[in-house]
Amino acid sequence: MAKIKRNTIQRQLVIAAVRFLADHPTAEEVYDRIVMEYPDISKGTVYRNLNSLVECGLLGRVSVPSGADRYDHILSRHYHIKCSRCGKFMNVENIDYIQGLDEKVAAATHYKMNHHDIVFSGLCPDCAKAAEEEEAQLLGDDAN
Amino acid sequence: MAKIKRNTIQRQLVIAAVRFLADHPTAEEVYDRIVMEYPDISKGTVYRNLNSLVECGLLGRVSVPSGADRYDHILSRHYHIKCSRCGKFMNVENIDYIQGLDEKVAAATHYKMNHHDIVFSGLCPDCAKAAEEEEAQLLGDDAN
DNA sequence: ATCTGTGCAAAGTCTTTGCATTGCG
DNA sequence: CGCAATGCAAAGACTTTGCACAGAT
Repeated sequence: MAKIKRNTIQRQLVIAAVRFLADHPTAEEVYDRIVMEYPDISKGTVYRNLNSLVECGLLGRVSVPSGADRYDHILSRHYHIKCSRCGKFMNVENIDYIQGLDEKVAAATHYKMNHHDIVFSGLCPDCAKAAEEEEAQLLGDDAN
Repeated sequence: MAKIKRNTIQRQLVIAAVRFLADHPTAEEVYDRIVMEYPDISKGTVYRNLNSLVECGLLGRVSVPSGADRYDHILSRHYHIKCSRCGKFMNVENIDYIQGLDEKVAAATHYKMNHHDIVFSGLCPDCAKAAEEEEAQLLGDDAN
């Protein structure tokens, strides 16, 4: 049923790189990392392997609003948060996957549910501080 | 503070098109619709207006995994579901915005929360049926 | 020996941008 | 009038793909 996957060096390097980088690398970041030790790899191969590994469940893919997809070596379901100012992207710890949601939505939509993704959006502590300072600045001006 | 926005014909057409199309049109779909009655509009202008309208809160933007952004004339927060087979994208009715979540995440992450988006993924009724039939087919074969 | 995977580069999709010009306020 | 917005086309960011060849099974 599932196609046979050959265990190439490139495939192993891609898995290793995503695990090493840990923090949701993009395809570009994975490529950059692998090139260090295996300069001949091509970007196309990285993309092909990432897709293949996601398809067979060895990696997770996270779609990031206004940005490149990111790849995750953590396979357990979890949520993510993106800073709307600097773009920093990280896991949300402490919030477990909401189990009942999929069932509720299945009942409401008659879809055969697979899963759901939540991306939280807000200002990271640094950016929140910076934004406050900016605002203080503006209030000081008489400009509109 | 907020920049002055001129009330151009193009801007009005973009708002009107998103409202008319209603079902989360992409920028391309908005453009195609407007071209019918105003052939001189350029795609760049459509993108610029969509961005500007989202920024000033007159439209909502929905980031779709593996697909173009979609624009929403409904401003109240709601969730979306995408069929993982045919790509159909729609609102999830009957599930209200989960109010407490943002506060919980704020406490866990120390971010200044803005909002969250949930995209559900599953098979729409048609695709679920089609997928079942395919599977039956495969079981009938002796192929691996 | 077979046939998937690779490297390379070209192309595809979606979106933004530089610049001369238009037209709203 | 002045400056934001437009039209156009070029370019940018991200990803896929066609083709000939290499290498895993």
